[in-house]
Amino acid sequence: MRIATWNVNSVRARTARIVDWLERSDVDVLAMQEIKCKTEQFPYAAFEAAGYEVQAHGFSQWNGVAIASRLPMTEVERDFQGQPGYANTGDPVVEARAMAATVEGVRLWSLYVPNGRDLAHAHYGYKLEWLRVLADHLDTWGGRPLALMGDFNIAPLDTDVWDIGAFDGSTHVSKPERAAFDALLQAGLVDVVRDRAPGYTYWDYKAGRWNKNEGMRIDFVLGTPELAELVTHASIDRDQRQGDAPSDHVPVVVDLDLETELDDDRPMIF
DNA sequence: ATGGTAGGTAGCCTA
Repeated sequence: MRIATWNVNSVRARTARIVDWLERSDVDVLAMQEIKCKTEQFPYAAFEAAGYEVQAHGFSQWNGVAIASRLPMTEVERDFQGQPGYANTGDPVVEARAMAATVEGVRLWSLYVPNGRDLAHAHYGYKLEWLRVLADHLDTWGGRPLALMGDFNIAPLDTDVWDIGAFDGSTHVSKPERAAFDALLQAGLVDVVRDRAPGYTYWDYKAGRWNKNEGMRIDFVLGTPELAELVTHASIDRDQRQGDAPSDHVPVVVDLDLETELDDDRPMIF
């Protein structure tokens, strides 16, 4: 089974690009972030015509996550337990930043971690709290192959940005953010892509970042040990940053071998 | 060069 995560930065602005990529890339399940539309505005028909069922979780023109799959999805869940909200004006609202589905016995989360905006901004505290609660509830998900897939808006290593010197006082690289990311690893999750595929996953639209290859590695697939042992291959599709109207993020792809595990339980026949 | 581009929306906000 081939799974992928992609911050598409508006699913309506590049529906054809996404669906064409899904078909060409032979991807079974795609976790999307920043769909930037309400649940009912998702372009379901284009995905269904290509053989993909979509479960979406949108709210307004911002945020929004979805999962497209050509294999059956079960246990579809929106938001995680205790997910903090954000108070733009008035009372905090739980934003559409997390959803999950089970495919072929694999639990997959599509996550869009809050940006943080600025170290002094309330959004930064919201980001840290959001990650803290996420990590706190990880233990209740144990026991089966599970992956957190998405835009974490954190560059865990200095080498995950083009010039760490340009990030002094910036979000995405601060110690508390990196500690929040590390807490997920401490909880037992494994970055199943880093050792298999180097490079950035995001290049800002501004300042010619793509042309100068000034990117950031902020999109990840973190798996439980049960999932990690199924991984056979991973890649980052840089080509999707090129061409007409690309997202500022590119897809991260992971291949799982679901047969090997089954073989262990299969009776031996001589 | 302390900048710049893109999406949703119809004012600016978000990234």
